[in-house]
Amino acid sequence: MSGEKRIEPRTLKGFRDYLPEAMIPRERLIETARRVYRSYGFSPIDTPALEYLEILTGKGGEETDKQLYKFEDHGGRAVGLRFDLTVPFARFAAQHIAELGTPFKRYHIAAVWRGENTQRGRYREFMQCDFDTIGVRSSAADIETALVIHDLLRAIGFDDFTVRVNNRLVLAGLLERVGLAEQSTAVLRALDKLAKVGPEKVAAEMQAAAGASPQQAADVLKLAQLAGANADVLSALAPLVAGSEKGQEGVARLAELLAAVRAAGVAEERIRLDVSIARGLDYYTGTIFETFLDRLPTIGSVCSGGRYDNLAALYSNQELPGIGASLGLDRLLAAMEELGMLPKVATPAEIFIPYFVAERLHDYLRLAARLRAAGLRVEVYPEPKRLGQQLKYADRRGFRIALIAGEDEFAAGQCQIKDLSSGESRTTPLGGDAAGIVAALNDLLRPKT
RNA sequence: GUGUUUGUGGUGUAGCGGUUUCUGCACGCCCGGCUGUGAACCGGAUGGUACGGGUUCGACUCCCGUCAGACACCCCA
Repeated sequence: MSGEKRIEPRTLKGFRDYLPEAMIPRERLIETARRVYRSYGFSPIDTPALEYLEILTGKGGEETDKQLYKFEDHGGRAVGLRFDLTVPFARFAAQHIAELGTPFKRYHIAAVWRGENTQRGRYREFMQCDFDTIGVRSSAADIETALVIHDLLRAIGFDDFTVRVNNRLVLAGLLERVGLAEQSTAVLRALDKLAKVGPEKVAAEMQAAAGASPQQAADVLKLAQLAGANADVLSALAPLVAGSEKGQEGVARLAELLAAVRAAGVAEERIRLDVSIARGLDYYTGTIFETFLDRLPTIGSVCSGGRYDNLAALYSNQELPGIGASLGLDRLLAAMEELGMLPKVATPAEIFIPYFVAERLHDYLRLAARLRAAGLRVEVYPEPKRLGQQLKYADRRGFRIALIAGEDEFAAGQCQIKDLSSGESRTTPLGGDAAGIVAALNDLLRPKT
């Protein structure tokens, strides 16, 4: 080698490489999300990573603008990288809603970028998995959103999670009654921290940041701290918002949603009315959702969303009310890792065929092709080598099964099926349409899946 | 963005102001022992002081900066 200085290989702060071990569960999660979204009729869309800066700025306050990756492109245009999928969707809807028609249901799974400070589970490039229904005010869309969240978590493999649901109208009604409607943003921001910092600090922040009186803060907290079974909270809520049209509508919508979700077969404990959740976002106006893992509540909400009155107000005169939610892919992966839900495999295939006898390449390729045609994922080792080395390779990558065939097997018209985790091995006929092999393989693979 | 803290082969660690390629351990990777059965064992090979500056006769070790990570705050569309 020359004495030239080598460039140090490194990644930017907040950006990561994904090795197969991390990428395989990641892709699996994305596939699951896609499958569930599609099962409800949400259609896939995509938008450019880069947008005109004016599309992106001023949508979430100064803080967001500071986090925006922005620069001038080669044509001198001011551009920025999208920091979420909602703003591009608003632009997209304003531009295309005429040809799409309403209601319109889309999902969008893509990377977004934020130049914020990094933390565990928070990076500058990360993936969002959004789904939204726009052009609809009916509670049916809110209900469907709750069902999608529920099915999604189930499909990913969680049995113990809680979808917390609330309605901004309830909070708005209360704030009207206690005279804090004007300062709702600051009040809700404070309230959103209830679970994290406790009622005293929330009351203090309401007084400091929103100018609330101690009595006003206490009133808000009284409502937010209602707890218990959904039906109990609902009935306790009614008198607290009495006289506020908004508040009453909110309570009615919550009642409707909870009843419908139960009717659709969701277990009582999976969905809970929680008056304390507010979400920090200004633009939510109705139903709001947060989803927590019962075994790992500290990780925060893994799927959040809510109803908004007008998605594309900034870009269009047409009113587009809607509701949607977003799965926090990276946060969820971090949680699953911590809960030991991610298998440590470095291969997406389950079946390994050692390239064992050099002259038999054609036979190995034919065998692999037949198994693939039957829907199995199979790798043939790319060079003829000692069998022991090949099995070692297969073991380290996490293959479940090796299909071993050497001269003896070929002569007898058989092959060995070896379970790599137990070491057990059985013999199967090699000929025919591979149905016997496939059956034997599926038999081995199924109980563990 | 602020504060605290950390940075030694691919990974995880231990040591030291006095070696010209730092020394050590564990794991990994590669080769062989063993072209036909891996996750055991044996031998060998590979590979490092994050980057830049300063103090010093001498720096991996001390100091400063940069970059990166962790934690807390802030913020969270």
